[in-house]
Formats: sequence, C-alpha cells, structure tokens
Amino acid sequence: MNIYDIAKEAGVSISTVSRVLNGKRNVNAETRRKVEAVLTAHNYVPSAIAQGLVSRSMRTVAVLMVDVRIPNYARAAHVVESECAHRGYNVLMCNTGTVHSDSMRYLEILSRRQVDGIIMIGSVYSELIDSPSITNLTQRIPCVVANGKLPGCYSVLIDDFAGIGAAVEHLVEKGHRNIAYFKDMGTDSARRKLNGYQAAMRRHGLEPYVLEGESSLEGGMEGAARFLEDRRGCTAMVCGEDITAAGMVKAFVQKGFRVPEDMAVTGYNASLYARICEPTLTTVDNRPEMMGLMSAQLLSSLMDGQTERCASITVQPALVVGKST
Amino acid sequence: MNIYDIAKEAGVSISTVSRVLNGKRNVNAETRRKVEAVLTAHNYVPSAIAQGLVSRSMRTVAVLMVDVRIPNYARAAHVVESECAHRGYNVLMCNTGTVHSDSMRYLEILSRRQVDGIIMIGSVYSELIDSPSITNLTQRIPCVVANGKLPGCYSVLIDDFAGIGAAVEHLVEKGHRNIAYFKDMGTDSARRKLNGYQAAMRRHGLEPYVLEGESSLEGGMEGAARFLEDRRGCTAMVCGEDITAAGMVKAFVQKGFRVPEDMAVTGYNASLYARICEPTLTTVDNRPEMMGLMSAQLLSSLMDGQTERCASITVQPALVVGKST
DNA sequence: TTGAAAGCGCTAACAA
DNA sequence: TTGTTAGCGCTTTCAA
Repeated sequence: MNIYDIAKEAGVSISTVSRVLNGKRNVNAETRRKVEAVLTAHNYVPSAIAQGLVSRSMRTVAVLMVDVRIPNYARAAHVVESECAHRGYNVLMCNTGTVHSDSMRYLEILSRRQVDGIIMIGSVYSELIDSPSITNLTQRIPCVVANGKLPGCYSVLIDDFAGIGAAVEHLVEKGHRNIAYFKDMGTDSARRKLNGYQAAMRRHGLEPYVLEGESSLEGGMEGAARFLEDRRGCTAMVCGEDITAAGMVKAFVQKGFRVPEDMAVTGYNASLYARICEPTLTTVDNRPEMMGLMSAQLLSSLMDGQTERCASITVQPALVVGKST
Repeated sequence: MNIYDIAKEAGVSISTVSRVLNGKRNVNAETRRKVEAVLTAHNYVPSAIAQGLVSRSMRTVAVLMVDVRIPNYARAAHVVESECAHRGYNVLMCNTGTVHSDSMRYLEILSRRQVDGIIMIGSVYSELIDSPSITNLTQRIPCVVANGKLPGCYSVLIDDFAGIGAAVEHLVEKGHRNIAYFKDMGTDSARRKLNGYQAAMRRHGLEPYVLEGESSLEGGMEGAARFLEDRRGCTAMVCGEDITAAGMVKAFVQKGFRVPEDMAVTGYNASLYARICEPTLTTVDNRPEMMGLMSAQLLSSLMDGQTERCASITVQPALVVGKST
C-alpha cells in the first residue's frame, strides 16, 4: 500500500495525501478527514526509504565499539542511543573487534548506507590508518571519536592520565609509598593510564613498578600471582581496569592477604564489578555516560550543520572510594 | 556525485555504470576499465538508500531489548549483530526500557523504516498489547522473540523452568532440605523461574519459601537481611539472577556466615558477576549466545522467505558448579 | 485548497 | 555490448 493507492481510494492527488501525512495546514478540513479515514483504514505507514531518498537521510547514526559486552562501551552506547532516539535518529550497533581491517570494512559499509553520523567509542580507533577512503568518509559524514583522536574527526576525551593519577594520589595520602601498577594490553588508553601512573609516582619521588597482563578476571589473578613472587615491598596495586582489580583482590584474598590491610587495590571504571568485589573496590569513574552524552550532543550539532570550531572536549574522571584502600 | 555524473564523465550510459558497479559480466572489458577509472578517481560510493528504494530493503535488522547494559542482553545482542553482519545486514540497537508504550513506539518507527526483520530479546515483549498495529507489523515484517512469545512471531525460548530446577536439584543432592528462593521483580521469565523452583521443591516434598526483591546487587543484599530475620531453617538460597546472588553472598559474608558451609547460594546467568563473586557462584548458564544465534538464524531464514512451520525452538540451560554450594 | 510534474539515485526490462 | 525508459514511493515546486 503506497501513497498512490491511498490517493486513488480517497479520490485526491498524492500531493494532498502527502500534505495530510506531513501535517501541513493548507488542507481543507473535510479533505483531511477523508484522507485520514483511508489512512487509518489501511493502517498505512509511509516508506522511510522513499522519504530518505528525497531528504538524503535515513536519520541513522552508527556507533562503533570494540564489543558491546564490555560494560564501559555498553554504558556509553546506551546513552548515545537514548540521546539519538530523542532526536529522531536510530542507532546502528557495530561491534568491530580490535582488528583494524574490520573497522575499516564497517566504515565503508556505513559510508554506502549514508548514515548521518558516526560515533566511534574507544581509543582503538585512534590507530586507524589514515587512508584516502577514510578521509573521504570523514569529509562527507560527521564523525566523533569518544576517548580517541582521528584526523578530521571531533573528539570527546577522557582524562585517563588524571584519573589514574587520582588513584595514586589517594594511595599516597593513605600512606603508601611502594605502589605497583597493573597495565592491561595494548590500547592507546591503556598507555595514557600508564603514563598517568608514572607521572604521579614521579611527582612524589616514588619508584614505579609495572606489571602487565591480560585484561580479564583471570589476567588479574594471574598478575597477582606473578606480583607476589616479587612484590618489592609494595603495599598497594593500581589497576587499569575494574575487572583486573577484582581478579587481584580475589587472588590476594585466596592467598590469605587482607585487603586493604595487607594490600590495597584500586580499579578503574566504577563498574558493577567494583561493587560486587569484596571488599568493594576503590575505583575511578571515567564517566562513560557523560562521554556518550557529549559525543551524541556534539554529533547532533554537527549533523545540524554547525561546524563547531572546538575540536575536542575533555571529560574529567572522578575517584570513587571503596573499601579496598 | 551520483551515477549520472559518473556516466557522463565516462561517456557511457547509466545502465553501463550500474552494470560495472554490480559486477555484471556483459560489459566490454575496455568499457569496464574506463568506468572503473572514473569510479575510483572520484572515490564513488553508490547510494544504499536509492538501491534500497528499488529493492525495498535497506538490509537492516532491529534488535529490541530492555537495556543493552544488562550483560545477558549484551551477550545475545552481540551474537545477533555478528551473525547479521556476516549476512550483510546491519543491526539497529533499540533499548526500549520496560514501558510497553515505548516498545510500541519503537516498533512503529521500525515499521516505517521497513527494517527487514526484528528480534526482540527478553520476556517483557510477551506482554505487548495485541493491537491491530502490532498484528499489521508482524504480518509484514519477520519477527523473532527470544525468551518470549508474541502472536504471529516465532520464538526461541529458554527453559528457565528447567534451569532453576537444575539448581534446586543440585542443592538437594548436596543434602539441603530447606531451600529458599529469591524472586526478582516482574517479568514473565522471573515467573517461569519461580514456577521451576516451586515444582522442583514439590517433587522432593519440600516446603517452598519465597522472598521477593529488586533485581540488583542492593536488592540481593537487602533480601539477605530480610531473610536472616526469619530464615526458617534454610541452608540454601536460590536466586533468579547472578547479581542478586552476588548481593546475597556479600551480605552473608559480611554478617559472618560462611558460604557455602553456613549458607549455600546459587545464581543464574553464568555471568562474569558469578566469577567475580567470592566464593564464585554456582549458577545456571542460560546460554544467551545460543539464544541469539538461533534467533538470528531463524530470522535469517524467515527473511529469505522460508515460512518455517516450526513456531518455536527451546534452548536448554546448563548448571555451572562454582564454590558457593 | 488542490493537482500536475519533476526530481531523489538507483535497477531492470526491453530495444537496439 | 550498450542505451532508453519506466519504475521504486515519496517531497516539493509551480500552476491552476
């Protein structure tokens, strides 16, 4: 059932039907009623694709992230979706994984689809190759990178450097001097956190001690085991993720250490993991909701044609004190 | 830059350009090269919207769920997205919340958008009003409900009844006789779990004892406090969610109970929460990935026009034994 | 207030 | 092998 059929049945032209559909005022009340009757009788729904061809927009935004199962991404994506929905946009969920070529493939598809905007959540996207096809994309479609940077894109950044710094400061205030850091694998954001730890330690004239491991519960537990073989007098452990911190706590407790009395631990993300952990983790709220909100708002104004000259916004994380320090 | 411009610049007709774009074989090799040169020179990307108008499909699938931040939904949605992506479909993420009218609004929007299929994940959608507009929708668009039923839709069900039953059986085998159940709020699925508990208790001639509370860590902790005021000799607590079970364990441990020696606890979902919990939870894997996979496969075959006469598939959950029992 | 007609950017049948 | 033409279902001038 399309607009022609409606028009025929109502005995009017398609323009009139279109006017009724779009609530234009220049329609005779009687005509309008007649058309509306036919419309509801057939449960008519206009084709958004056809409308999209005319308006050159399907009112669609894409959210790229490594994996929606990671709570931090889910939290940010959730806000983005709700913000976009309020503005009449639907959101395509793209779980790109960490392989660059897969992200590129997604971007290519989104480019054909003529999405109205793209939000990439996560620092992995900072590492995308600066190819001509990507430049072509970012020139045609407004892009916002959350927690990362990409040439031609606007950014909403989290000050992870300061976030980890706050955790270290908190431990120093509590009297700790030998503070270790557990770095998780690979990303740009993990590197910024490491830098934040090192800078904070340096500020206090303390010796950094860095362990590295997988970003998972097991990674944290395994890291704790390695750490305990040579803890270099450390009384505190700063982790780059709540999940690794939870693993640390679990391993420490299982080996008979008391947390925080024998070993203090901090996490990162202020996730549910931190609250489930016993004792609850002191952690850093990196505010994924705020990040998602600002990304969506920025994208929205870009889609409205505002070429803001503010290339990036920075969100400040906040320390959340739990019982693990 | 559209197909006309390309045609003009290459000195051919738009049909020829279209043929080249779609890799048709009836194009002169020389002509093809000429067109391709123009194509790449302009970094041309065909409009998926225009193609969609012709094919009446934007190759889009929608996933409805209450909230992507709930791990179980995220796990299912992730599989759905990856399955759909493999088949050339993109996935719209719709966080509907628990309010029916909001879900209805989403369905209406998706209907206009002419999505190719809809997957609703969660038993809340069983409670949607059976209005004419919904019937109209499900008649035009293939719909699959995961863990729920809706007239006119195919279903992939989880046997939560058996899942909770398995947890009870496990406790009975361990020698427990007085086993309480913590029911979380509202949904159809929560009711099925409760039924599973009651049936399993009846099977063994045991007296059910049901507490109810909010589906959150705090809900579990608060439930534990209420429970301990009058535990009726119970030595075990079956919970409908890992997160409430984690709250229970936390509260028990904080009050000096040993888990599982003084009080055994089981969860549901086999989530990361269960593994973070100390001791790790005995839980039930309700296999959201399998559910997502089967939903996507079912939807896929429906979209291919196969009107399967198998109206519903049931997935069996599996007990995962941890240290909390 | 209404209708006719020209697009939007593509595909596909039919002719040449 | 190539081009012409008629849609796909809508919006939007421009006339009437």
